[in-house]
Amino acid sequence: MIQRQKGCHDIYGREAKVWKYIDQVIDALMEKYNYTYMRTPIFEATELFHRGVGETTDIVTKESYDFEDKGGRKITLRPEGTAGIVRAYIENKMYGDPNQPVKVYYNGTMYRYERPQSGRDRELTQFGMEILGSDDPFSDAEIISAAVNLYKMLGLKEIKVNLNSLGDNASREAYRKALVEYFKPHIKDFCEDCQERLEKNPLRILDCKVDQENEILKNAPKTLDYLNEESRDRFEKVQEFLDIMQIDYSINPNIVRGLDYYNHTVFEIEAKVEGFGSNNVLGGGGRYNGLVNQLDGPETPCVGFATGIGRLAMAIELEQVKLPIVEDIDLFLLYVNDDEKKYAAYLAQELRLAGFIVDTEYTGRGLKAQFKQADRLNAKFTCVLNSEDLNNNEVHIKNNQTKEEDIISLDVLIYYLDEKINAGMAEDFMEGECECGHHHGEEHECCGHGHCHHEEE
RNA sequence: GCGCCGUUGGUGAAGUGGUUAACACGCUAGUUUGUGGCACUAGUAUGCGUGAGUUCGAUUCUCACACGACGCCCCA
Repeated sequence: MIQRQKGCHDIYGREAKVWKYIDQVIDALMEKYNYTYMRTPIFEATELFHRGVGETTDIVTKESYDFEDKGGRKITLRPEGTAGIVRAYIENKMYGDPNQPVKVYYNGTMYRYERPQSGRDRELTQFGMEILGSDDPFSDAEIISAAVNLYKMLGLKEIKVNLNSLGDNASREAYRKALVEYFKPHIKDFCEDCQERLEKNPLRILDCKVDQENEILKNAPKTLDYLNEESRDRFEKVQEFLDIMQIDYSINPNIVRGLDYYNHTVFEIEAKVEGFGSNNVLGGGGRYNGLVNQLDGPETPCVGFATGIGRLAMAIELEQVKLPIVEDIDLFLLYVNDDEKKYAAYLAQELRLAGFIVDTEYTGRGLKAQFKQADRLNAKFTCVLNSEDLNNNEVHIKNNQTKEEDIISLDVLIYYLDEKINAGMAEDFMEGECECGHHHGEEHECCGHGHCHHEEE
């Protein structure tokens, strides 16, 4: 048997519904913030990630899916979304768009050659948003607020925003140097990993799990002390805007991001959910003012955010968030002989076009088994088709909860079901407005409830 | 890349170096001559991740590999 590739998943059933729901919330949220959807290729020139994400990052050096295509081109499956967006921004000269800044979002699969564990797969799906062409701290705060709002809209109760500033490139470098100097004399007292980190990524020593209690670590210089005045001022403004938007956050000087292109604002958002594995960071982002220029575009200040949909779905499940996912059907049609089957085909067609969720029998089961199937599907109504009713132009229709059965003429069947299902059983429709904002009785298809409650006069 | 644990049917699983691999759920059919969801009865694995080795004989022991779970590194 051919198995799926390591670290990949088949998503179906309820899980697929959760994913789809998340996508819908994302689209709705992005519409409100006026970001436009953008798709870029899943593979790009290898060089893009080397120059964009950074030669020294693990994502590029150890975890990238590289290959050569038949024309000998060096190709890499994208490990993250920002580099591709920036490439497209430059290539399509979006910096010349009269509508500035450019606000876009993406939602797609990324690939990293890693050892899978909880919350970490080789194929992962990320939603991300970017503002290209704004240097205003307000835009940093907008990105963070949008991220927080997304998590809240999805029903996550406890999330924590960790905020930090790396400063501009000069202060970032100065800090790094200071840190190496500081740790160097004491590095023997640290764990093996930290000894390696010293040259490679000294900032990582700060959030080492092993050496957390080390006094030397506790007294290490802080990023914020190395910010120049401009950087500090910018960082304060970001916080000011977050306060105005009433977004909770905590300053965490140990937040460092894994990608080289970040400067100034960086943040991570973690979920505090019982049962979450060690990878509880849902998303993160920050400012990357140098990247566009580094990839041969004009100097362009940018800020962005990305979140893993898989982790998000996991958090939602662990929180046992009740999502508005449709898990039942309106009507199940039962039949036994061929004439009745044709009748079922006819009725299913009519009722589906009228907007009802209809299912029926396809495997030749007996009536008893068909009833079981109707129960499994949570059918609100069942309807056993029989030849006599057919001749009389009517159907026996049974409410599957109350067990009441009515004999209804075909002429009024649609109105009957509309009444029972949309008015009698669903409270959402009692207020005179459908969930999409249309008044009942108005013809519309935007929310999938094209059969909204008709006005009763 | 490193560490630890695991891999038995559609599902959850028990179990043994040697005839028919428990049990439960599910599914299908019957009791009920076209109205179910309960109950009872019957049926439902050419097979115990893959390959090799030890053995008269392995699902059970050994090794390798693959995959899964969790952790480190790193990241979403």
